[in-house]
Amino acid sequence: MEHEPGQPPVHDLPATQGGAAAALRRKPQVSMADVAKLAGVSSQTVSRVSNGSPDVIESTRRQVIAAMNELGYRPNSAARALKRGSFRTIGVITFSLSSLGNMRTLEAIALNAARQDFAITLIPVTAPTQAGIQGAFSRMGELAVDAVIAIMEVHLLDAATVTLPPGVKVVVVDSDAGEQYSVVDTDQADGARKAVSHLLKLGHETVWHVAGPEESFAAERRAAAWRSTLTAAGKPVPPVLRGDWSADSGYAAGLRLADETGCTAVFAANDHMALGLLRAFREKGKSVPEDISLVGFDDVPEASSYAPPLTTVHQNFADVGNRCVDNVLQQIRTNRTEPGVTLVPTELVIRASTAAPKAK
Amino acid sequence: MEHEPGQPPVHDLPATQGGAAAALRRKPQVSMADVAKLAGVSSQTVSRVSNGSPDVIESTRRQVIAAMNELGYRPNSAARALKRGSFRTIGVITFSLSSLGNMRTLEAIALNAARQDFAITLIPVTAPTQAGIQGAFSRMGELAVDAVIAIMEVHLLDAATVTLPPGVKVVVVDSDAGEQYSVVDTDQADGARKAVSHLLKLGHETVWHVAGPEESFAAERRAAAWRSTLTAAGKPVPPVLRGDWSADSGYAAGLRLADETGCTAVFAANDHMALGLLRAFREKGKSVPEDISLVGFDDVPEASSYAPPLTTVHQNFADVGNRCVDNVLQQIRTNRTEPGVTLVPTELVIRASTAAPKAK
DNA sequence: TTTGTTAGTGTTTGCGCAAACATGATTGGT
DNA sequence: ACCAATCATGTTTGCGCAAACACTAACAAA
Repeated sequence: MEHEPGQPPVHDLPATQGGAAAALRRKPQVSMADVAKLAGVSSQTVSRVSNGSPDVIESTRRQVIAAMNELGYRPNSAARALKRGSFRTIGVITFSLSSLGNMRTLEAIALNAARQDFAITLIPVTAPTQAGIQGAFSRMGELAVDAVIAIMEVHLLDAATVTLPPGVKVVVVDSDAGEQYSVVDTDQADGARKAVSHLLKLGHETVWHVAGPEESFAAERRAAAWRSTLTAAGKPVPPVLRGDWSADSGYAAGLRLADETGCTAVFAANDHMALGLLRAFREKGKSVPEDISLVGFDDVPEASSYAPPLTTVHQNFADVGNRCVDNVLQQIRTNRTEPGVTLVPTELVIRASTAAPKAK
Repeated sequence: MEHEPGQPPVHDLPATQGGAAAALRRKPQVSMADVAKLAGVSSQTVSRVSNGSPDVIESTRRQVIAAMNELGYRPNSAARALKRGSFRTIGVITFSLSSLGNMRTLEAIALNAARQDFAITLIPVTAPTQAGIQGAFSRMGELAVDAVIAIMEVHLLDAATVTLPPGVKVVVVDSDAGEQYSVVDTDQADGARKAVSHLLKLGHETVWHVAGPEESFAAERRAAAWRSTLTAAGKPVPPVLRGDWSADSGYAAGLRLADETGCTAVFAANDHMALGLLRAFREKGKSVPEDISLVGFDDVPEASSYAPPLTTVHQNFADVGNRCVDNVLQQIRTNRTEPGVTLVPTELVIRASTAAPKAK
């Protein structure tokens, strides 16, 4: 990473008896000086070994490593950070963890970061306001993170677009942060287009839409793409029904939709709402896909067990997370921000909830 | 927290123009000395103000705060940590984030920690082995976290029970770490008992069980409680079917169960498998709850939209997370580990997937 | 030989903060 | 008016590490 291709850094000293424990016990911090004394070298040499500097002669290196192991030495990252101004830490700011997408993304971020030996510091923002974000970034500053990944799926209550502190290495997920930032997101528009086109191709007159909540960027984009696909195909655009991502809200929408004569195809903005729709249709005696075709979005693992198995748009959250980390690491390496949008493609998964409409 | 009840610490300096940005920009670190110079006091006084020490006279305090704001000063946590040996950070070790429960728990942990002004450092462990855990703890040591919350829902591959570095402030979630550790978990046994009792009370001869994977502690405990409840009631104990938490595995189990004559009640170890069972029963022409009653576990938000709405055992993940943080903070405050088990109660949510068996 | 040159190592210094101690200014009791 | 106690503030120090620089030995080139 930041050192020449010499010896690899000694991050993985073989753990001695209770080495990890010693590392966490606060009192007897083993410092470089202790190691240096035992190894009979200067502390600077210990530093060099611990950072994988190439110009330490092999015999010395071995001595130092032996001493490290004997003492259970672990570099203290506080001191390291104080000196270098960097913690090898990526801050993640998020509004909510409870959505499938966010948690999958976070998991990928954590895994990928760990692979590159970066830690993740998590800061939840409770209020979706500029002040809330400012506060989170401020906290990140104190924690001396090297960069920030902001997962911001909802509109701010008090600002039209997201304004982030300038000059910060940051990647924004799933937002309309704007061109000056680095943005990674699922290609929502393309996914929605695929869903709607699929239904249209089956022969449906038009496609109804149960959208996610207004404050969600993803919901907004899916709805926009649904509308434009319909328009481009010269089809009428039915009114939008709005849910809040929950199955219950999908159920409510489904109850209304079932009474809508001429509604033969529905695109739900996510799978959970689609599940609610399925339930409503069932209760109303509408069968899927005979009477109504339904497409979801997300491809949650259970979608194939719905009744019927749900045709849906697969999102690759892991890919989103990985690209975030790659991007941020790139910025850290080159030490400059890199505006630009990365769109992660989606995939239509056709199962049993869609079919051609019944002949009239 | 660690200071006397004097003035509150000035953690929330009102953000000046781009204050957050300055905090993240690495170059012009504003230090206490700068503030001190501007305010015309010593840096120690700045330190006192920033830590809410009670013995700073009001006028001086105001001056210092004004200077802080003017310069956009943010305390540097690296230096702070180096001095104090503490980062106000809680490490969270987890095997997998992708389960609903872990994620919910993590969210609660993050929120609660943030409330107490602690940050969360996340370290995913890829291999469920002693070495993997050792490595994670080691890393935590380097990062100078104040305590660790370990979410370990699966058995280690290479050790019978979890052995953690001694003397570390740690809370274990969902594991059999043993009496010497602080453990917080959902009361799995009680939840399973509630599910089985409910079915028995409805008049079923016995209850079949679709268990989670063998390596899961939760699965093991639910299965054990299922068995003991059956035995205590003098009912026969059918063979256990085993899934892997996924709806697909539930589907596979359901296909087999549907052919099992005399099977009128099933307890699935989680809701997703129950969903798969539902699908299998439907395909096999068995109706729920008329032919077979089904109870799940977890109470995922969509459970009420399943076909039929699922009777299930509600887990309070938020509570688990909160208790973890409270416990760990307590340990930090008193500076000693506190072994003991905290069980978070569950609740049976009766919906439409259970009924009395048909009269023969 | 002298003079680089390089490779390996040691020494000094300071990052930003706060504990420990020192100091000076005020107050109150007698 | 004196001393002691109290309060508000300043000074010194060192946490553990690594950058910058200094030094030495060994050896090559002139």
